[in-house]
Amino acid sequence: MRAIATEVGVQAGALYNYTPDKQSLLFDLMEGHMTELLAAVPNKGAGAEGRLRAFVGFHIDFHFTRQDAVFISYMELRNLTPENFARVEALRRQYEDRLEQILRDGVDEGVFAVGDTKIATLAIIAMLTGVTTWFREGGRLSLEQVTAQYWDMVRRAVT
Amino acid sequence: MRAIATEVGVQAGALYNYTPDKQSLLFDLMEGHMTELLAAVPNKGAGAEGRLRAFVGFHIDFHFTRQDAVFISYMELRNLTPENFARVEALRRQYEDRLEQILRDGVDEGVFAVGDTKIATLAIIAMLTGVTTWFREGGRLSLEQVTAQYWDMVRRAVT
DNA sequence: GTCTATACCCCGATAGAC
DNA sequence: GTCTATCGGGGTATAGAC
Repeated sequence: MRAIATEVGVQAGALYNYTPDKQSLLFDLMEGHMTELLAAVPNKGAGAEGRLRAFVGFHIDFHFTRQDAVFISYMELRNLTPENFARVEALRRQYEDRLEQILRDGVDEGVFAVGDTKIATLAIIAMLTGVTTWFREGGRLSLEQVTAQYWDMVRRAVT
Repeated sequence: MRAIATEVGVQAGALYNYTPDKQSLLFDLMEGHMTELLAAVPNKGAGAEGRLRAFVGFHIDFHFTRQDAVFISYMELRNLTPENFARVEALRRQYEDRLEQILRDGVDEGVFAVGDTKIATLAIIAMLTGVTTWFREGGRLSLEQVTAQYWDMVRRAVT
């Protein structure tokens, strides 16, 4: 709280005019992040493969442009009350379900071949989110090039 | 430190007969973990594909049986001094290089097709390590079944 | 080697003046 | 709405008796 106060140029006590406590601040941040994510995730496209491609591009871009929120959401997750934790987890599961539905549809269409769609979902999300931990602009490759290779690997992994 | 002391049945002050401070304790734990990892990672096998398969199985098993160390290593990484952080990171990079060498060899052999081997390395490790965050024994699938599907996805992603 | 006691610091949060 | 001052609690680490 003191760090936030310094950052915005007030004293620590003054923050409590805007939030009842740190827990609420943390929860509002995470819930807002997840709500934005769910509102922005694409769900249209030509066929399961097109939708998966859109999902991969979206996930990398969204998380890269919000690295701070992603980092905080992960590191502070265990500081939430059990109720708040459960609410954030429920939103996260909703997001996973979006990807799993694409995979299921692809299997039904006969264009994808995955053993268990839930495992494939978690594997893909872990792989994509990992980009935020090492990618920095100005490096050897552009985010577009990185995204292209990730899409290529994801496509082959489920095709 | 108080939690550790309670766990082992002594008072907090008594721990300082075994470690000069918390920083050393943290660093020794992480360095030990990484050294074990590097000592245990398999490097032999029939061809790049066989070596990759062995790597996948090893990585999942090693990290699953050491979930606590993996969790601490990640959460406490930023509490290391810059020097200790750099040393742990160097070990981590050595481990990544083991996987990347397998991918490079596979490309040379003509059995793998990946754009950038470094990106593929990071993608695969992120995907595999993710298993530790959700897998619990007694669930719908055994660790062997999960490992089999991950290997299938990894194989297809790079083939 | 372990204990009790405590120093010192940082944290979240509150009280009350302005 | 913001300030200063402070409370209560937790943290790491140390001192000194046994």
